[in-house]
Amino acid sequence: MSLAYKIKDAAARAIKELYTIEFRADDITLSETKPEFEGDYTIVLFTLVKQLRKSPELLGKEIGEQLLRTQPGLLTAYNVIKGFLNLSIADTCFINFLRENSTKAIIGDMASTGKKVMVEYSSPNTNKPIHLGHLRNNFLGWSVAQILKAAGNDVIKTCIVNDRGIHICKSMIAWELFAHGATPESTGIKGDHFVGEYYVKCEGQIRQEAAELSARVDGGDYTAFSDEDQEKLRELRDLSGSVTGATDKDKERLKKIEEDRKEVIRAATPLMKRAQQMLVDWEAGKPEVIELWKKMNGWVYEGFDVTYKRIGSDFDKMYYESETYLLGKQSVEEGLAKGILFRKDDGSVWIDLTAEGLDEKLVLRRDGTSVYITQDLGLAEEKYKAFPYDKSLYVIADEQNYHMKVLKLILQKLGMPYADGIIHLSYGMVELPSGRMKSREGTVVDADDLVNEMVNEAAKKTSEKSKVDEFSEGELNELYETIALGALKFFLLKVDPKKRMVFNPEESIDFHGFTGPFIQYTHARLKSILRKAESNGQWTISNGKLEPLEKELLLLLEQYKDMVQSAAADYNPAAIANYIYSIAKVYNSFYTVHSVLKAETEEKKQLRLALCNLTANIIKEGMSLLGIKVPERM
RNA sequence: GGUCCCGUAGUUCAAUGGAUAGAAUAGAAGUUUCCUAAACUUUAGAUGCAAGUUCGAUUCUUGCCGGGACCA
Repeated sequence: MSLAYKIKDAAARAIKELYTIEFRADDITLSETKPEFEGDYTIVLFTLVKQLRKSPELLGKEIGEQLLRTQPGLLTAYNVIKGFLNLSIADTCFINFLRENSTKAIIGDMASTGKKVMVEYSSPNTNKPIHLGHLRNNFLGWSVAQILKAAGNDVIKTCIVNDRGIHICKSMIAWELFAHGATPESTGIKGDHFVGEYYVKCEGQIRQEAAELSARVDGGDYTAFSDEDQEKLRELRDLSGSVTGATDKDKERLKKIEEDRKEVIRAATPLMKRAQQMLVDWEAGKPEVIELWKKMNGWVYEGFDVTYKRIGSDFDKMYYESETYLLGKQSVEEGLAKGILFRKDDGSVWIDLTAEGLDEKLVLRRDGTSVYITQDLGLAEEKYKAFPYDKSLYVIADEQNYHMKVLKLILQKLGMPYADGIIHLSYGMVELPSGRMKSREGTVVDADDLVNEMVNEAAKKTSEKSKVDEFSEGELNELYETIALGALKFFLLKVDPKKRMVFNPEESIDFHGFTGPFIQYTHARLKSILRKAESNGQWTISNGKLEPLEKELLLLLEQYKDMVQSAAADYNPAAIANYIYSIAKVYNSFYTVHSVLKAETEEKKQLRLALCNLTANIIKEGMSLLGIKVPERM
């Protein structure tokens, strides 16, 4: 039981005894005492004032006295200021905590919750390499899974690969047209980048063809279009002529018309038509198309493997859209039978979510083909069959909030037993100072490039500092990777997942202050002391008065398990990141004020060595929950 | 048109309805015969606006302003 909980529990019992009312530990508002006041933990009394009709000062005094009487081993003093009851914890409590944990390799040995949790994350497309946005997703997903594991859950990590569809066909078409048999091997380009380049080439070609078509349309030549499209284009032309463009609303309407027009023209370009035909051929299982598809996806996977390995992403089970895209139609049939879904006159199937404050949502097209939500219904079923979970997390950007809400609602309406366990771990997009990353404008920050850049930076910084002269080249390279990825992961994880964040390529690569390398450096310092102490890892810890900074550090360290629990409950790695940072910060202050190896007495040296060991262990373990390694020296 | 999210130091981020709103960075001034200065210390600087609920609001409610996402 944590100290914080012990205090809450004792306070609740004290209140029960004093005032003979029902009171639970969770009803106590407890916080750390602000540094300007005497004490360690503070009970906020205002909440009790109304209920008990006593002044906060009197309540504080009565509860404080009662607590001192009943908890002599836990508390040594109290004071009441305004409505706050400040409590001082006995040094021996911290020393006992240190004694019990200083030599453990693993601090977080939480009891099993017996709960099964599935975490789906990463979910790449096979037509482009991984970028900065994916990195936030990967780091978050991996870390949340790790935190949930640490909190005692049975966790399985999954990934759904978007390996089919029109975008893949674009890469394939472009490769056929422009590659002349080139391969990643023959060009020396990483597979995912290689395939991505052909996707870009295809888009470029389509744009060019669209521009030519557009010019012909402007000149009144509609011959490239089907009758239906011709009619639509003329309609759009008439529509735009009727809008003046004077007001903001009008401008928006014009923009929309222009987009619709572009879309019609794009779809009519020869290359787009070829891609569409290829998709049809793929679905029909045409052998040469399937073979090309397999070959190119294979290149992409080779590239992904390298990146995933480097950034530390891994999965227990992979799902491929090519295998799941036909699923879900059965769920639609069931929904129709149950009267939850309805069929419109044109044959398309919908669900009415207006009662839930949403719209009507299409779940099956009139030609009977799936939309995204259809396959997601099917995949949810598949996942539950494979791993009957209590909770299923989807780590997906917040632009999909609506989609995920609808998915959960439909499954709930269908009465699926797993529906309530579906949780959308929605995270904000990573933006650049100039705004959202756009592949069309070439502002996407590539993951491989970014990691390489950071490794170079880490190498530069390390050679300046140079505490690792005896390292071999291999050890050095490993250290650079550790520091670079530590900086990157910490940067992306320290922010509340729900919030959007800004990544400034120039400024965000920082190794000072609230960063991963700061914490790694602190760990290396700790380890340096422990090496020099040449101890056997066993220390004799005697009772005595703690220095304020020792106490402050122990107070934080003691909260470790509570922090993991609450980070798990909130699915929030940022809580761990902030917590570990505060430990490193306090430790560094302690480090400059007090010497460990040259402590005033042998007793203090022993205690401080144990404290160093515990601090190092918790930093290491906490950082491992974020997927960040900490070096022994740097 | 509808739904949802976000506005905190110059900048990037914190703050279960609780005390004088914390950090980092950029700025200013310092610390190294002593365990790793990627560190430490000092200093200056912020809750978009207006109401409401409350003993107490960055947090909850409403309106406005500004930014973003999604649905049709």
